[in-house]
Amino acid sequence: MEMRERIMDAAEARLRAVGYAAMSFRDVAADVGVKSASVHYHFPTKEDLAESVVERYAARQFAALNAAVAGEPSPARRARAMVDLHLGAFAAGRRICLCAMLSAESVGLPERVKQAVSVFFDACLLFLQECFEALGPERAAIRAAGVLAALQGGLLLAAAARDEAHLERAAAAAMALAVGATI
Amino acid sequence: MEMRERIMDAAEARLRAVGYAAMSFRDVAADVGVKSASVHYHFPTKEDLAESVVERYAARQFAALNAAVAGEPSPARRARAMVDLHLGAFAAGRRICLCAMLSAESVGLPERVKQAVSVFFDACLLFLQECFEALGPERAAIRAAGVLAALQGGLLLAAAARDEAHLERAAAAAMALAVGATI
DNA sequence: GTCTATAATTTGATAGAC
DNA sequence: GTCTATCAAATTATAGAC
Repeated sequence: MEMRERIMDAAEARLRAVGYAAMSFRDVAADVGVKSASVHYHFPTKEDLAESVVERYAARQFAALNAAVAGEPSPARRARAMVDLHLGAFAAGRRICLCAMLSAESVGLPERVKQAVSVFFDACLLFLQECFEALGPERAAIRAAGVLAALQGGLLLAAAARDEAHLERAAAAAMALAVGATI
Repeated sequence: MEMRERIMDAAEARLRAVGYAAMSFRDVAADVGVKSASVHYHFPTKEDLAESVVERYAARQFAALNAAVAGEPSPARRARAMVDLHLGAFAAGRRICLCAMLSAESVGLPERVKQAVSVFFDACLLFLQECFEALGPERAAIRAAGVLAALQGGLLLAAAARDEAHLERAAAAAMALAVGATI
């Protein structure tokens, strides 16, 4: 199963850089050093490939997140782990979140890919809502959406301007929201 | 100059729905009721078309924004106009911001399009920074980035889940950031 | 200005040899 | 499992008639 992983690595990088529509089997194959027919052997269709990449991405992000907050009861520090996850995602390659890219394209996306993206965001929101549950469901939902939106939007702004400062500022604002502070 | 505008309308809708890579001259032409060669007559290349659409979009958004805040001295109400602009952008068509879509794709975008997108975001940030200038440049920059990121990210979340509630929550968080309130 | 026709390239996907 | 070869479709863009 090593080739499958290498193909998914290349596909994930392409997806985060240029999106679903502009990612081609030939480019992914070339990145890995094989021919496009070999990629089709492992992933029959483009939808299969993208779906697998999103599911692995979500599993990996939440494995890192859960490892970072294992045994951590402080809501503020748990929320900070989510912020750090997004800061790290940009630092490694200056790319936006895979699911932010696919979410932007979602109208033209195959159904299973769309759903995998939706599952990831729902899990992010659920994680954050649990951080804020002491506030009651309504306020927790607002804080969770505000924090996640600020992080995803911060990645977008940083990518557009090719300036990490935008992300750092958005992340600072997200943390202020998370702990109920003012800027 | 009416056909030019109709082509740009169709191109803008396609860009916001499926992005630059997946927008084709044939689809845009079909939307307008002409052939793709006619689109090429008005806009020689895809880059020309997208650049014109982004510039018109930016001009239109800021015309609406400036009209909404004309003679309005209150920073909070000026910031709210920016929030309302984004709420309205989603309400009309359930689509994300044109520049958020293109920003996600920015790695694979022609240079002039990339720059037009960057100009739009810079103008948005400048508008917000001026709202918050009483706080000093550093805090104003954080608030501005936080508000814009929350709005753009909120659009993204709402589009992914096809649920406007995510945007409304993110917008509420953005307003809290803007006025220095807590949620 | 808009059309038909077409060039040149790229794409997702398949068949079949090895 | 990977390859070569290929298909059918779609793409951006241009030439030239009307």
